[in-house]
Amino acid sequence: MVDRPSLSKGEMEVARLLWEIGPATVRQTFEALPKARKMDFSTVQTYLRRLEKKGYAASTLDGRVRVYSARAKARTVIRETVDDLVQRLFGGETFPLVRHLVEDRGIEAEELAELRKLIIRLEKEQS
Amino acid sequence: MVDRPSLSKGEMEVARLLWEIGPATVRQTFEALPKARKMDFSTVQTYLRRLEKKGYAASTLDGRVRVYSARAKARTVIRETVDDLVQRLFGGETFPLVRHLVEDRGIEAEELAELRKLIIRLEKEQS
DNA sequence: GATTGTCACGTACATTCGTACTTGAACGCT
DNA sequence: AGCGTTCAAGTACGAATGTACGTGACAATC
Repeated sequence: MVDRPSLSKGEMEVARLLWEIGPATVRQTFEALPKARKMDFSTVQTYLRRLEKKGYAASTLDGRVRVYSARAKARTVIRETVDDLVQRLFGGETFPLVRHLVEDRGIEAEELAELRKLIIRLEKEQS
Repeated sequence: MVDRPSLSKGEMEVARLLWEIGPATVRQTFEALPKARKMDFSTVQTYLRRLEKKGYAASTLDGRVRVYSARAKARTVIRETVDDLVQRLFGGETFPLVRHLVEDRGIEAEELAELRKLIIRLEKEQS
């Protein structure tokens, strides 16, 4: 629909936080960063600003603090991003990526079981 | 191991071609591009050059033609790239991405079946 | 009311990216 | 021998990216 410039890696990280913690100030977003991820407050601020400029977020001033909220749904962005990756790295084929994920990288037994159920359900639905 | 700068989107596309068609000249790589993908010959050349500079490819002159070959295994690069994506877009959790792939985007019945078998096999292996 | 901390906002700046043109050598055809 | 074709190699260049600093307004504390 809305054709937005795609997200850069850094912007993605911040967008994810926004989805996770809902509308948030720069500081809140900053504090939601994984502890291991050292990123300056003002860098987060810049990413949020850029997210807004690109149409992925909106913001309003609440008193003197700016509050950002996501404008694009996580789902949509994930879809677009993954589409792009699949295109470039797998020539458009989804399956090899799925295979890589379940095969080449440890997936927990529980998750495997869940995945199996999911697949079986989908197979039934397709019939 | 070898710590390389990560691949940009364009570089990825070209790297994929190299893996697919094996050692190849610029022209061969250029010709391996999906028809829909309009990219100048010299752009491909630039990407190959950059791939080499980043350590993902090597090249030798064969007569007066340069032949590029992949230096990094597809597997490895895929792993690194996907790791990064999972980190940034899913906070490090793999499963949501798998779910997105099988659920939110049409997967063929055949592939579903194959995937089911794969999972069942993995579950057995995990004993 | 002077000091200290917190923000928004603008600006900065080197690097990487996407994309391609230019130049000059070598090759093949006429 | 002259001409078009094909490369390698260098260069170009604006846009995006990652990362952050400076300034000035407002707020809280002493």
